[in-house]
Amino acid sequence: MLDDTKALAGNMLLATLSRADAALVSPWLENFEMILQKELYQTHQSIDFAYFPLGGICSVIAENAQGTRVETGLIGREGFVGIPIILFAEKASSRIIVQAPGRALRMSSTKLLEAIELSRSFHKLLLQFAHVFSVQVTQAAISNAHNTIQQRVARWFLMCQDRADAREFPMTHEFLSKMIDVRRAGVTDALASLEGIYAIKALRNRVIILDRSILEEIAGGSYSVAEKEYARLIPA
Amino acid sequence: MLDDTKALAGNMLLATLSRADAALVSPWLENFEMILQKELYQTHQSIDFAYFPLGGICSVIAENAQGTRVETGLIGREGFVGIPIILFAEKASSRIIVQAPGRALRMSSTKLLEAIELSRSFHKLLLQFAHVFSVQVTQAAISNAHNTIQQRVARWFLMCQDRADAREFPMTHEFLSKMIDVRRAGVTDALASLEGIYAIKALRNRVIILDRSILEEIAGGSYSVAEKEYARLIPA
DNA sequence: AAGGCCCCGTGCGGTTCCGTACTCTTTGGG
DNA sequence: CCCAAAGAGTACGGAACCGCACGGGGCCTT
Repeated sequence: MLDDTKALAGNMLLATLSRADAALVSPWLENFEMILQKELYQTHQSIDFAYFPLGGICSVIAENAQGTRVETGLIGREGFVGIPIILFAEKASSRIIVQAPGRALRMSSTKLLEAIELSRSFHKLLLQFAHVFSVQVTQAAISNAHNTIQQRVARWFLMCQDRADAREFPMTHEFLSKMIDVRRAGVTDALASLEGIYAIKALRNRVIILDRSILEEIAGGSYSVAEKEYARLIPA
Repeated sequence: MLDDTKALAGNMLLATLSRADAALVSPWLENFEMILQKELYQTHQSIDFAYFPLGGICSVIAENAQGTRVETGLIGREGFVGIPIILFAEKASSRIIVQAPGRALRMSSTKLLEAIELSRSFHKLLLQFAHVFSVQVTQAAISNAHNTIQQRVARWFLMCQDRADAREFPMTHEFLSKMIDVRRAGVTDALASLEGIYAIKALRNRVIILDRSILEEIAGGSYSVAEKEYARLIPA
């Protein structure tokens, strides 16, 4: 339970709420520590909570019937984790893990359903984010079909940095290779090549972004589409 | 305007409506002929109508900032075209073209927005379909990242046949190559190989599905996930 | 009947990425 | 301080696709 409405401002969706909506959801939100590697949702499992990150990054990882996994999106404090709830899907269709730790506000699924029942404006806001996220997944689909590993890595770094609010963040080659579903050695090569043109600095367990503009150039057209859609729909 | 509510039964979403919801939307629906190649939505353009197909197939084609295009999903009479409307996104994020002609019922965006305002159960149904479609896009993203052309073609045939209600449907190699964003010759090879194991018969301008079970085996795990999600959420 | 256009089969060199696997470095725990 | 484990660089043969290109065959129009 949160009596201090100012805490809402840490999440960019909650920050846009009207006074009435803020008063509605505030009592139902509680603090939650998103610990690294924590699995927020499991595929096909029922969903207990929605999470509104105040920091950190969540990886949305899809799985097919054979267990092949690919990351389809990232969610940070610009959004929320729990889209299937507001689409009345009841169960998670993707795995969601904490990729970078941080704090979040969370609300039980039942309270969230109650909230969107009581406030159409709140429901609308969350649905608009669901739309933006679907654009993100769509762009991932294009990128996976058409881009090289180097391009996909560049896109991933850009999206990651947008949510990390830092030039540097932790990451292993092994982890990234699982996210984009390629060989670990493929990631090593791509990183070495990006480092060669001074776009990044690759260190053990972490990466430093040196030049975003180079990354944007390399990423091709699959970065920025979802970002523009967010800017169009969600007030700053 | 449709006075005959029986026409609703041709679309599997409308068919599930309660008496009250059917009475609500019926007056706002009108007949529409989906002509081959017709562009229902254009990327970034505002949306005038939602379409509830009674037959035929619509291709959802995403585009990135550089104009690279990939098909991310198919919609037939099991669903509807107009997800961005009910997510309050106002504009189309993908191009949608009629891949196989058929009839549809359509409703203006403003009327649809009014309808979901008046009936929560109607909104819920459409949102559930939006969820299923997002699963479809997600599975496309996995398939694009991980599967061979042959596997992706097999998946496409299965999804196409589900909506075509026929063993045979028209298609050129060129068209399919643009849908999955590969070389035209790559499609030719994949088809020849699928024909060699008697899964399909490839003819000029059309294909005949001979053995679905072979296709399902080849498609890997990316077919059936969205289909199961549909069956779980939308009553038959 | 002829000409032209679309559809499709085929070929070739080149690139990307895969599977596998070995080595070396760095790090944290006993 | 040493050792096991994890992270990261490197290598190699093979598979999948690419871009490009040529040619043959079916189909429609004039």
